[in-house]
Amino acid sequence: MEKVTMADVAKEAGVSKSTVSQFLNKRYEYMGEKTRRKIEAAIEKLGYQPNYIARSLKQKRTSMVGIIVANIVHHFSTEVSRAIEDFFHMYDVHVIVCNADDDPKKEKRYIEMLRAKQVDGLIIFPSEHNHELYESMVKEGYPVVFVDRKVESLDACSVITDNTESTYRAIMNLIEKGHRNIAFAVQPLTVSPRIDRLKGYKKALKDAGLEINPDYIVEADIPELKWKLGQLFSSAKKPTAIFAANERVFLAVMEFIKEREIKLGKEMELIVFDNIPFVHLLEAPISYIIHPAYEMGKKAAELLYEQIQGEDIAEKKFIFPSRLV
Amino acid sequence: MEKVTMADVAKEAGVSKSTVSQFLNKRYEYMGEKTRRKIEAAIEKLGYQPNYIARSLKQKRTSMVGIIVANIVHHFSTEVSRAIEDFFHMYDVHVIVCNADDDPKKEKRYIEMLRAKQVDGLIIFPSEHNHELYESMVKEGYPVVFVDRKVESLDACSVITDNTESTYRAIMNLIEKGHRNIAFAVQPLTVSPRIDRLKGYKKALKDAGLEINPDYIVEADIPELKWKLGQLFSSAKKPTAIFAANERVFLAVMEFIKEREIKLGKEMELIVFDNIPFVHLLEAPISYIIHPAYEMGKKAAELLYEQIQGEDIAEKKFIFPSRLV
DNA sequence: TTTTAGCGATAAATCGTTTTAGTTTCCAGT
DNA sequence: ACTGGAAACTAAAACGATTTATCGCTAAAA
Repeated sequence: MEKVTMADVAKEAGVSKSTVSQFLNKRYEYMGEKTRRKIEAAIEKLGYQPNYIARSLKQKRTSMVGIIVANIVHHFSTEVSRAIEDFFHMYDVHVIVCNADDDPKKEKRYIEMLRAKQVDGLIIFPSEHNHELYESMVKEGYPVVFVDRKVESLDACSVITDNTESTYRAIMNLIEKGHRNIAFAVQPLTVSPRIDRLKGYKKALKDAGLEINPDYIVEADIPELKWKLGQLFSSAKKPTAIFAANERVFLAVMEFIKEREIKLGKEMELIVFDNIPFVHLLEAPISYIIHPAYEMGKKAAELLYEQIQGEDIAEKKFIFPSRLV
Repeated sequence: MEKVTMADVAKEAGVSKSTVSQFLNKRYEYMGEKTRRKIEAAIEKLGYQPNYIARSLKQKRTSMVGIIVANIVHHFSTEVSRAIEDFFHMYDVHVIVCNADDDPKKEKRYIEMLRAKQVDGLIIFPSEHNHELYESMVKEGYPVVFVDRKVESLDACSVITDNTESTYRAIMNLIEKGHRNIAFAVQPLTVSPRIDRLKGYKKALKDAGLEINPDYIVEADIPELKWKLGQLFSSAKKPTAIFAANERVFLAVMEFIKEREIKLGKEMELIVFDNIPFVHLLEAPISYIIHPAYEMGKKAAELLYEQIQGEDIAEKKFIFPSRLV
């Protein structure tokens, strides 16, 4: 089964493999009308299906690209991936999505495996611990695009959001509404978006002439987050607003709020920095900072595609503005 | 760049390609201690990375499988896909996810492309129009597993939910609560889950001795759904409960409810048949029938893996029970 | 001393394409 | 009739691994 090869087709049609190959690559100028017909008939008769693996080996292109996502549980990642898939679908390029799970080792392994599989390029949501690896790829001229997180001092394509500025605007907005005690909930400050969002928070407070209370900056892994929030809310100066630095933090905060039976909108204002699906169905008055995930994915895909095509890229760094809703 | 091949390693180490190959495949018994060292050193020195494409060509295995999803916008699909990816990750098998977008032509093209790429197997959320294709694959002995939708009269592996029974229970539950006018909102009845869910609905009404009012069965594509619901709600006997047959219908219904400012829980009860992310954050009293998506994906992956390994499968059809929450 | 056995290593065929460098055919133009 | 050259087609060498059959060698068995 499934063993009919180009040689079989050639024999059946009474021509050489080369001609069949030409046919498959639609270079019809190189053959006469009747041979073309014969080949068509032979393919039909034998039910021949070309083997792309063999072709890839020769052509050194696989028509596959890889995405290495820092953590697939973020809705943002899936939106970006979807955009990338949609884009590459136009070119019959398949996409392999890998979830690094915020683990640099896993990330490295994936990068190596995908490259061993000869994917034509990589889109990476980078962790912060494989700089040398990124660098070697870039230096080598291997097509890569980085998304969501900054990779310092690397002359590579990247697509990110204006984390600091968006957060700044959001916090300013809260301050204008009269909030003075604003908590900032975030996972450990290991990657650039979190750091940049905190920068925006601090800058806003400073510009508004408010002092920065370190107690209000709740930095913890998800499992400990609720507990830390509990501590903060048991203290004297309860916050009147919380900024959740991403989707996962948001979920933890929401659980916390439900447990404590805090009334959103009345007692507490909440802002999240991330795209949350179905958020418009929630009745609670929550504000969101949403990234233009689809556009970012599309841009990343374009940048990768151009690299694969060997074009050189004029503008490598793209910063997309987020929007407060 | 990146052109260092096995031959280079062999030359560097002063051995033959064969030995290097043995080394790479960890068949150390076939070589002496010192040669092993030399090869290790040579690989290290040259920064050799094996080319899996070449290996795949010879071995006729690619360590890749494909998933063809009917429609990626369903959260259920992504959950199942995730489970499949998690499973295959254990075996270093990569997964390519393709979105057929409910279009049989697209589905067919994907199946052919993935097979041309020599993926080792396929997990398919089948549309209802490629029976011959499915059949030929199954007959050929090519590893396939069907998910979510039934493929009649095909002796192939499949993993589905008990659509009829779960719907029956949910509707019965509504009836027990006193509802008599229950609407059933659904997309066109083209695929088995929708048909089976409707069956459950009808059976429940019949068993409860209620008559089936065809006006309450709102069958329409998503764009027309709101409009049709509007018609129904303008009529004399407004329903007091709605059963949304899947996630997309649910979204349309929710929009409708919001626009009409209908109060969920008081004026109207709502049940959805699908996994909705973040549903626990909604305050509205909605019931859900959730599929054990992760388990289903895992089972599908297992079934596929066993087929790929050439084992024969004792039990091919799996029906997972859904749960009303 | 000869045979046997097994270890360590290798040459060469193979997988199914693409592509280069020809070769043959055929016909128009001189 | 001969030539030049396009048109039509082909043989064979890649591509980078795996795998089979085999070989030389040494040490143990006969």
